[in-house]
Amino acid sequence: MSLRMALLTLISGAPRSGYDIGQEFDGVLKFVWHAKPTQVYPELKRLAADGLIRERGSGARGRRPYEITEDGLRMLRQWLTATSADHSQRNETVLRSFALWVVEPEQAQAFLREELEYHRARLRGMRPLRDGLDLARPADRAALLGIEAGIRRLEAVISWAEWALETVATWPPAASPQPIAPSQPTPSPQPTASPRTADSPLSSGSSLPVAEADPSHTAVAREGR
Amino acid sequence: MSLRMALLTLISGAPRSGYDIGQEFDGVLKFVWHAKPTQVYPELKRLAADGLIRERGSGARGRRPYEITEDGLRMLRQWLTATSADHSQRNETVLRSFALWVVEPEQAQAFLREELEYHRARLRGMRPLRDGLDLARPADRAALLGIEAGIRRLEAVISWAEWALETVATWPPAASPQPIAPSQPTPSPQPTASPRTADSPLSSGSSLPVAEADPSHTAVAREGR
DNA sequence: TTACACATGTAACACGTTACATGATTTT
DNA sequence: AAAATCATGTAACGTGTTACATGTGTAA
Repeated sequence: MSLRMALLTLISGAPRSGYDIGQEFDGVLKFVWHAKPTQVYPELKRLAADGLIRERGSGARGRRPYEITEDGLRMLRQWLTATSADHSQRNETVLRSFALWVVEPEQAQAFLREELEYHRARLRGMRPLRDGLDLARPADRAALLGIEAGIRRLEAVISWAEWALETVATWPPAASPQPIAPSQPTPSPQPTASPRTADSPLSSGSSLPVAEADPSHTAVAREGR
Repeated sequence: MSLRMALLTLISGAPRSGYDIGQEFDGVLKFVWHAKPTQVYPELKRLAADGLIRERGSGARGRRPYEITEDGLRMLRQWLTATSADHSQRNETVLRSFALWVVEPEQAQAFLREELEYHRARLRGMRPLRDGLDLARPADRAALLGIEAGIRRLEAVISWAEWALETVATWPPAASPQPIAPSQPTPSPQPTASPRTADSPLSSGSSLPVAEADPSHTAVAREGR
């Protein structure tokens, strides 16, 4: 349901074509929302068919820009006020960090360094965007909120990765004593075979302490699941 | 492809049943990875069929725990070292903030306050988890990395929301002149036609400056798309 | 031994991606 | 007017969600 809202949000700020939107999904919005052109174009048609947006003239280089309609604006307002945000996410970087104990510390560090470099480059690209906004325009004032959120998040990731690099440096030589083990290569992945040794550090008790239930804030939020 | 990896990651740390995994997806991992039980159980069967995990005895209250196999460990290591992380994300909170200019400042603030409260509650739940880890265990050392990432992220979101609340307080009375207009509350979507009034602040030029291309770091990363 | 929450599962549908195709605008 | 890139589009497939169904352990 939220791809619609992402498109409405962008188009509400200024008329945009599917191509324009694709550019932003690959740029500023990389950490906010993403969709491929093949998903965007059909959805724009549906939004237009529902009367939430409409075509507005024609743009440079054969683009077909849409503008938001009154109904579209109304829908946006309703989304913002009548429903709660969904907070579940999928973050592959953090997921990987939970698994880092299965590789050698140097490999963990290589991963963290790669992340660090990536996010630093992203951050360098974000700051100019913030400074390029025209705060006399209401839509740009809201965009400032979003861009600032992105910048602060990147700063947090960067400081985390720096800290993690130091932390991993203190880890003992190898997480699991034995080098990679034997057994025939599996269908999809297949590293080479090698001798199976002692049992890995898993098996026993403990584990992540299970977190308490979601501290959901509103009734609406609960229904939303 | 990454749900498999999420399951392998969890099971690598300690044997877990589908139910255990569901608890963690709703708890610590809420901001890291999420999947519903209906997706988890079939995927566990597939992982077992592929020999990456195997059933290990039986757990409390009819749970059926799995443990990772050597092949599974190998697969995990390969994922961590031979591929780059995917950084695209979907964050509804930030998406909404881009649209906040279409509602009254008070409504924008109500939204931000709700977020603030939600994330503060989350943060309170995370810190004890960090302190409950047993750093003598390799898997717990890696979990510390992930949990710390979550904590820093929450702290960043909270400070952002606090800042945003102040910022919105300085916004002029109404982003768009006319109040919400007539028409009955829409069930899903479809507001009735309504007197369309003056054109909203959109239409004209400007817009978000388009960010520069993705500063991808490795060749592998490019292939991965 | 009934009741109830726990734990697993299945089927239909919605959402998102990959691979491929087509017309339109610059550039050579 | 041929080549190259831009912009839109379609079809098949894979991933995630919703609605519903079924067995299982613990407690009334």
